[in-house]
Amino acid sequence: MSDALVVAAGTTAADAVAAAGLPSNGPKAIVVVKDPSGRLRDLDWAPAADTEVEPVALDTPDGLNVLRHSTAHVLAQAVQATFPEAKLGIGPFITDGFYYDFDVEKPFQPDDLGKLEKKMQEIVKSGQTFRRREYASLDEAKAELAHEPYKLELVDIKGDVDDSEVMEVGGGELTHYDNIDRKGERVWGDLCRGPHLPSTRLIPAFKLMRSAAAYWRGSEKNPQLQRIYGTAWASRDDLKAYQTRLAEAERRDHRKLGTELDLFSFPDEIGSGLPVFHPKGGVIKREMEDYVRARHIEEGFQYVGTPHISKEGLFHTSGHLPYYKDTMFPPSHMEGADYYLKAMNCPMHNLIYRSRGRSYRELPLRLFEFGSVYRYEKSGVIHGLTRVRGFAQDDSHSYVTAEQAPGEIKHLLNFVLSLLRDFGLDDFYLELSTRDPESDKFIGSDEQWEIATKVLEDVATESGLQLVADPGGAAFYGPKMSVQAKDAIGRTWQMSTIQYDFNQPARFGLEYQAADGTRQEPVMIHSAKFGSIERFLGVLVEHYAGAFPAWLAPVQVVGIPIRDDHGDYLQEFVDRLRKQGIRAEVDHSTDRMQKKIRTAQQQKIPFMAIAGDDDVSGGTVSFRYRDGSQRNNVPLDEAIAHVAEVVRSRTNVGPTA
RNA sequence: GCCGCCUUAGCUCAGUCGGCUAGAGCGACGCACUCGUAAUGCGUAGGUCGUCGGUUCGAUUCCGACAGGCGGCUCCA
Repeated sequence: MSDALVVAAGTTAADAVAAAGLPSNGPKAIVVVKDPSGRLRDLDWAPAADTEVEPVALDTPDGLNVLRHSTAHVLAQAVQATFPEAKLGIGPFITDGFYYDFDVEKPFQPDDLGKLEKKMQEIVKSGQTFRRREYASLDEAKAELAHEPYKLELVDIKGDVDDSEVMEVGGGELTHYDNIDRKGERVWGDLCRGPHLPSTRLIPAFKLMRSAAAYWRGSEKNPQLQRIYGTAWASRDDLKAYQTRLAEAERRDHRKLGTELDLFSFPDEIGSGLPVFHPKGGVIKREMEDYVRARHIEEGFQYVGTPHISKEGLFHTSGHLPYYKDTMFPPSHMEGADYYLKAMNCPMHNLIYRSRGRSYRELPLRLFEFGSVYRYEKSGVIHGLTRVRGFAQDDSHSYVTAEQAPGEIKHLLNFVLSLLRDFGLDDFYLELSTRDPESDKFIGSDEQWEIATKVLEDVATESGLQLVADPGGAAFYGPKMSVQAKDAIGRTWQMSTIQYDFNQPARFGLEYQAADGTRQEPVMIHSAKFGSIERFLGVLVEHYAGAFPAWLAPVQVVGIPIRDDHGDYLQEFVDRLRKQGIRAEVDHSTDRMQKKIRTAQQQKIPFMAIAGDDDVSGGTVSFRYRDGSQRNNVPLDEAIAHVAEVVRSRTNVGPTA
């Protein structure tokens, strides 16, 4: 497809594609061409001069985007055929699919999607062509779109639209796409910058996924439209593969696995977004915390502790009140003071710093704790362990001189990455969140922001990792660098954050005595490695699909006697493992051996140690690993050493035979 | 917070077009079985059908509010 193609003046791209004998059907069909400026053009585009173009096939990333956007048009046509009063919003392609927003009297019901799909099938089969038409003037466009208020708004704000999701307008001209049926009649049309497939017939496989409300142009202040999400693929097999991928993600859902593996729950009686950890989830959480605490201490952090509530003055000093008052739990009044549950740990760490005079010799001073924080997240955003109202941050604050800041940030980034790798995540990119100069949410001077942003950016660039900009995403007190980690099935999660803070040291009057005897203000660097223990645990459940590495597994070894009377033998083996700190138990239930294996398999226990007459008489056990592989008749000493070694090594793969 | 959908046993789910003792599988418990790599058989217990209110002779079923969940949107220091 990279072979260049020349469209002769006065002929269409389709002519050139046909002359070159390129496919016009199936997943390799050429659906648009890319002109020398990189712009995608419809096949009926006819340049004024000879133009070299690149043909774009349906199954390429560009081709799929065109397919998905054209499918969105088919959806919109189906909706307006079924609900004539529906007004059109926008309908872009997105990752793996598309959506289209509609203003309708009544929100779509689940069975509406089935009806709309059927209608769409008819449109696809009828082989409508998409025909581009340019408006001569703004007035002409407005006249034609008089009955589409949202489109009119887009025409009016055309100049300001800077959003890749708004496909309607853009580029130099204002264009419209008509759908023409086989008889040459115009059956539908939409304001759109294109491009589109030559025909609806080229839509091989699509599915409507769900409907949901969405604010017009993404603002809470605007009315809500009804959005329909769909997916479209270059072949039925690709669609099937996509559905399999979704099923795989569902299989890994930590909320489901949390119940199945008895790790945690969210009792209604406690409240939304407030998890409790059951013994097995507690084991994983404790292992994580123990390891992370030990690593922090190795890296020069000092472990501290702070209370969960504070008088409000502290949060005024820090600047969190009133900025974030509505995301903090309301205060309780006691003895004339208002106490808030803490939503962040930094103010308390500042007080530890300030508890006595500090010397430049102490810097960098690094304070760390698992700090419990409570945030009143809006009810609609709570999601399993990844978005909760009470959680423990693995929160640290480094107090450094301005000169030390770049080195400290580099140190923190390396530390963060190594910790994530220790837990089996090793595919990262960085995001740099900067302030939005338009917003009044951010405090501090332009110069301060500039310096801080530059420091983070330099370290990020130096790391060699991919860096993505996130304008406007900074904390109110300073810019933020975050590590995004990809899990086993390619989803990205925001984990660690490193933030440069020039605000709080001043607000708290933090200082240190410099070598020259003067008092100087330190810079404060916030960092959280996992963001929150709860979220990270949730991510790990999904990453490993519940099959935790041996060092994290709640139960590491289960002994399975072949007959009941082999239980005592295995109990002795398990007792020896326990003395080595291994979490081992014997399944003494009355189930048959096969059933015990099934149970252990479902609990995703890394080691099954099976013993029957042969093993008892030979002084051995037989391992069955989680992946079904086996190692039979292993002498007890060797078996214990083997388990201990796998656990101690903290390997994140296997075990296997 | 907004929109839609949902809430029946520990879990997953049937069911009740408003009416008599609300069902199943898994799990739990008991009994029998004693078995070499993913479900032995039989039996028992377990539900004020999310909560509160309304309509009705009668509500798990219809209506409303609230709580919780799910999918999005917005948000995520």
